[in-house]
Amino acid sequence: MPVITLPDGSKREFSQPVSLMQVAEDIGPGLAKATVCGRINGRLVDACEVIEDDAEVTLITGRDPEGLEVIRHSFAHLVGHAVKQLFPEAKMAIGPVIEDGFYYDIDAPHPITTEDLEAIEKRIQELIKKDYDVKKEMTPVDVARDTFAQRGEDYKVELIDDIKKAGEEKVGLYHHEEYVDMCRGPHVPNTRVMRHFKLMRVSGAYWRGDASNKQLQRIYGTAWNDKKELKAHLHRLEEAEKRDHRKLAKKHNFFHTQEEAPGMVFWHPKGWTIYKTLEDYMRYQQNRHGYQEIRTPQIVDMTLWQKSGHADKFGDGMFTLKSEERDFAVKPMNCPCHVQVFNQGLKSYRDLPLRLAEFGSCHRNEPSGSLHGIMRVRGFTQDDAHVFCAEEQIQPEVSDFIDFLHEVYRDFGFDEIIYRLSTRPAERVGSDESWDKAEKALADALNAKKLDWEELPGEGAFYGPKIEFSLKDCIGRVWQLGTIQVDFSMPGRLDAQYVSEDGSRKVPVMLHRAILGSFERFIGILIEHYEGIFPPWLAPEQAVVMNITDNQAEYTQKVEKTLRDKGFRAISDLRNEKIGFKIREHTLQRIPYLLVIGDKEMESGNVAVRTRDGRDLGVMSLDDFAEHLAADVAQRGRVEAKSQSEESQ
RNA sequence: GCCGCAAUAGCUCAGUCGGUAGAGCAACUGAUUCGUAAUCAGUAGGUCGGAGGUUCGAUUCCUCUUUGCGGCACCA
Repeated sequence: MPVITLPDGSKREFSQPVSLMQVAEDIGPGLAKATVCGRINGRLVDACEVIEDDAEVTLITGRDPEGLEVIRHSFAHLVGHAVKQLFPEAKMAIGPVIEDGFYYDIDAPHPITTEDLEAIEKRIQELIKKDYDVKKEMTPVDVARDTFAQRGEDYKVELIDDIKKAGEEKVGLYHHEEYVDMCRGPHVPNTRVMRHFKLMRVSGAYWRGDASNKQLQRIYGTAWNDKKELKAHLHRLEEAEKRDHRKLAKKHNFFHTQEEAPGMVFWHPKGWTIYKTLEDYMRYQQNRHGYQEIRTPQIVDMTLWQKSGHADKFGDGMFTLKSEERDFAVKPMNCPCHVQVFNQGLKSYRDLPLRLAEFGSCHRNEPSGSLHGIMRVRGFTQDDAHVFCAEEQIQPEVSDFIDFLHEVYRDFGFDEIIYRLSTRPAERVGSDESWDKAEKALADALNAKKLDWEELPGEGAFYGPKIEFSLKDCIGRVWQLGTIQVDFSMPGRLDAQYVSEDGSRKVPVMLHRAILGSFERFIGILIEHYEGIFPPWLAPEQAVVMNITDNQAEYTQKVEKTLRDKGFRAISDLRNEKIGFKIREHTLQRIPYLLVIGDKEMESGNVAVRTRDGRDLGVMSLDDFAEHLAADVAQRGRVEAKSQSEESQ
């Protein structure tokens, strides 16, 4: 006699065990029709799950986040159903839920084309309209194995063998008419709750994520509970693509790339202005935080890279050259060179921590397929620094670094930082003991700041663990910007030493760290973050002075010069065009301030100020404007500060 | 690197079922001297990414190649 307690506290008593779906029917046909799955005492289960005893029950529909996830998961099965009908020889691998959608990896008899994708989508439309029941059957693993073996589903068989090895006795088989898939579930009870989806694209993906395995065809799709949500999602994607740094770079003339130099950036004056501003800013900040700037060679003999271990691990990724019978490499990173600077002159424990910084230009021959705009390039410059310290200084250094990084990120208005701790990889140098210490030091520092972080096991560098500070781009791809890495190995390999308090020689610990990461990637992220609308301190042009007629040309140029003399980035536009035309152009070029000069302004020695977002700040003296702009620049990109000043206006 | 797709004027894109290409914006010239998001008229501009092949003829079809895009893998 189960008594069912619903979320609102009401109770329903049944004379015999009932399924979730029967409970839904008991409440009302509308709910039953919409039910996707449910919870029994907090456990997410299929709607066919039977309740034997008293329980707290929640019925879940597509309006609930868990319900939508189940719908997406079931859409993956529908891809399987449709694909097997259209291409019976296809073998299905895995079909999980991802953010906003799902995918299915398929070993297809031929590469899936765009036309195939359309056909598959059409077939899914037909299948879901049949409102067929999805039947779940808990099946003994051996029976399930036979089922898939008979159907030639090699990948499912492989998965079942793993499940069996893990000790499971039964697996859930979901029957979609003649199609069978295997899943932990839950899934929808009927395709009637599945309506609003779109297959997005097809791409390659390795079986089990391993490049030494066969590459399968991956179909990506998105699915939503109603038409509006689907439409809104597609619209969001379209809007997000407008922020793409490659598009905006063309539109605003920041930089370009070309065939002759793949993965290298040609910076144009406007993009380079942003770059220089960032560099000056970081130089100022590093100086405040106790770093000393150095500069090391671009091209270094291979023996150094052999000694550091980079040639072994990354030899393929290094640009090498030969000269007078010697082998050299263009430096792929700065650390070995920084150790050389450390090694000049005997260091004492009193010198530690020693922080050496370099805006280090590096080249790495990245795999062609990994290049991406200026986010992932072959030639880039890091705001790199290495902190040489004693073991007991690791903790405070890491802690200070995180504060420093936050200070910098605040100036750009970044608030959604993703924190990750990457721990020891299989291929590594150094003892387990030192890895234990290093990983703990980083985790402790993150915890001490109460940051919400995620561990990435096995993702550390070969010489040590690292914290990664990442941000998302316009369509949600995650890019690592800042990092701090503990390294117990390289100083020893490269003979770094210091004299300790007791007079003995000790090997320092080295912390590799960067805040921006690479200028290239950071600027890429900035372009997308600001949608090309840079705050005045970074804007390549901060003000444009425009005359209305030729009569004010001379005064306009004088205004421009005055602003430049004060250190602002100003241009003038004396073209014989209507003022509306000039305003439109410079607004679209996102220049923060547009100064209009007519006879009135010229006679009174003033400027009429308009902002790029269309606000009219009125007529003011040039000094007042300069003061206003200076205050704006001083604010940098800090979000809180900005909203305050806007309120006061 | 792997799978798929793409490459046409400075930019955004159309087009050719094989008969050597077109629009808008930009550029240039001229007129206009104008007060807060596009003044008008005219001119010029492309060996259709590169190499080879098929063909009477290739921007179009085929092969190779380069670069880019979406993923996967990689990321010191």
